[in-house]
Amino acid sequence: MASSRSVSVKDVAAAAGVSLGTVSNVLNRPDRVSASTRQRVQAAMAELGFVRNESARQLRAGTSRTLAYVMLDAGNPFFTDVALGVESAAEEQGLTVMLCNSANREARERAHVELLEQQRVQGVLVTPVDPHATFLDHLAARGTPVVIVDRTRDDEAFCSVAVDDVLGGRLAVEHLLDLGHERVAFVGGPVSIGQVRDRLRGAREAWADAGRPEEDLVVLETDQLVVPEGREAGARLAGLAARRRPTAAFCANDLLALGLLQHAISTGRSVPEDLAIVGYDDIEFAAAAAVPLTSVRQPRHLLGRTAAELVLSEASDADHRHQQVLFTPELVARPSTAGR
Amino acid sequence: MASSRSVSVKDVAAAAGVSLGTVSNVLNRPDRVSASTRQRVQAAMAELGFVRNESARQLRAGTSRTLAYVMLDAGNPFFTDVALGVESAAEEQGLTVMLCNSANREARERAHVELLEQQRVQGVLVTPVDPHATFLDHLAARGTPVVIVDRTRDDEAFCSVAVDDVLGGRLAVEHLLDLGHERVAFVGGPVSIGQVRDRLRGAREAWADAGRPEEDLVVLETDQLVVPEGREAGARLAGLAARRRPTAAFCANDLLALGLLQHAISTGRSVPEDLAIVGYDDIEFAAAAAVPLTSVRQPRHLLGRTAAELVLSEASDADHRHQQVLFTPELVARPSTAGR
DNA sequence: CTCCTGAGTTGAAACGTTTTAAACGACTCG
DNA sequence: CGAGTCGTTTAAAACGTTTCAACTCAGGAG
Repeated sequence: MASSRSVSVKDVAAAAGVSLGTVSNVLNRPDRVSASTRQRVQAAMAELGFVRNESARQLRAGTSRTLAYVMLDAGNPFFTDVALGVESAAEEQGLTVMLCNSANREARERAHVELLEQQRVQGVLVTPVDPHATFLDHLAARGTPVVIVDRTRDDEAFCSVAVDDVLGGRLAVEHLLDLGHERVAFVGGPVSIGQVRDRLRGAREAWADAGRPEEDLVVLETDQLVVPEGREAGARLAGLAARRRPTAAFCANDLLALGLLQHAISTGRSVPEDLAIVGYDDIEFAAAAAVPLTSVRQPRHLLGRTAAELVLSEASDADHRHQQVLFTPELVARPSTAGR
Repeated sequence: MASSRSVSVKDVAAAAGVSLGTVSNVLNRPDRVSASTRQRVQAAMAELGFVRNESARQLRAGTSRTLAYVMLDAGNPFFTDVALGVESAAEEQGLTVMLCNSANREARERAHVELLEQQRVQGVLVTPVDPHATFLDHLAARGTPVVIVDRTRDDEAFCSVAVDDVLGGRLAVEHLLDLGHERVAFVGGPVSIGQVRDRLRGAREAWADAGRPEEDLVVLETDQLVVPEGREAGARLAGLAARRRPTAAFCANDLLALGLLQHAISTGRSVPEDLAIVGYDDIEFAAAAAVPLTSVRQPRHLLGRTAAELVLSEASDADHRHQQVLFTPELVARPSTAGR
């Protein structure tokens, strides 16, 4: 059943009794070839089971029809949603998206980026482990358009799309202030992650603007942004003396919030009466939690779409200026912080 | 900063004062070239910023260094975990994995498969919308190794890896029987999905084997395997007369189970006392639910690994026999069904 | 009848690699 | 000193496309 080595344009030409150039025309500019020969050629292609060799096409044409997104963590729903956005924009342009997963490991990220460059993809979207990694600069310097997704760099060496995390933090805390909370916990870390830093900053700004004493915004630092760390933070919170214990928590992402929620419920505390919780990202599972979670929504899909559009514009526009796009997050209130 | 069009092997050769063949040798058989020239060539490559053109390499060599996994739904943690397994096996072989997302749409799946074939990938792993789609047969017939992941076909036209869903359904229901439940609901659908059918079949077999009357296994069919449908099933369940109402539910996947759990808690029912719940897949969020969910675990990672290994063996072994690998699921008991 | 036009088609030259057989020294062995 | 030998390097031929200039051939226009 396995066919003898693959059928080339030459074989098709022979079978259809035309020249090789004509077959190529049928493939690429069907209007330039008369209806009768076109049909003959197409029949031959179908009969022989011709499949165009993309390597050869790309080698000659110099242009690839794919773009790539190197994800930080394919297991995190946030990034897969971003990928969906990238795909929808790419689909409109007839491009295919190649998804790669660095799984938080810089070596893998680099390996992927290297292969992508060898493949001469139209552009690389990446949520990097470290936005300052020099191989990204090299890649861009050699001419591959690069867009940084959901991260930013202080210099403006790349296009980037991100969400205003300072504002996001502010929204979360303002919401809690509106509800009358006087002591609030911030749960998140490590602060080496830019996102975490910004969300905390926003929280502090809102807190200060409301004239609250700094020590009433309690920071509980975590090692990662994962569910078990949220549970653990819950335990620490419960260990505080009642009069020092916050009545609400703002978590740096939904996974932490889910862990915290789980701890609260399993220890008989009720949410939001005993502890109000705000998450971040608004992943699908936030709304589906036992107590649906109030969360700061990021326009994930749009993030991906925009990144794809930027990278394509960089690929086509000769005189392209790098832009830093910053989206606005939005608070979605749900029962986990219902008014009391 | 953007470099003039990319540096070729020829440029490197000129810069290093050697022939083009020697540069290629440095790249592919470094031992065949003397240390001194090798260093000279490598220096030239570094200085010029040479990046091998993968299209040209592949065109000439005929062999690609990537394999692809076409996922059914990149937003479902189950599939991203499978992808992780694929990647780990591929990484060991020095191959790169290209992830594609069909998002449950057959047209997208077909488009991806077509491009992958044009790219002459080493093999295609796919969790198809419809395992019987003819374009998969054509792909295989033309010589690309194909492995079906998490689905099966009655004929043995492909290698496949899947999990024994009949057994999984059996395990879930046996667990509930052990706990003394006398009336159980099966929540899932549509039954057009093979998985759902098999899980239900296993459930029925276990039920019959225990000598229980058929009507005490209540089937609640859903339209999709998503969270909101689980909530809705919860409402239907609650609507039943108390003496006909099941004391436990087995859900065809964890998303349904999470929805059901959420409904139960929000209506003041306690889990597992009023309603015990078993899910399926054991996604990370199952353990992180408000009441950690008992679930049937599938070896997702291993599923991916094995699929990758099969496709590679098919690509290398001349006389390859298709195999259908079937893994064994495992019940993970958690509080949502704690003994009473 | 010639010349032009334009649609359709062709042939050859690229694209950047890898591979193979042949060439080249420099050395050793009779 | 000529003949083999071995380790390196080279030149040229692929790989399967796309592109582009050139060609053919009807059909009009002059």
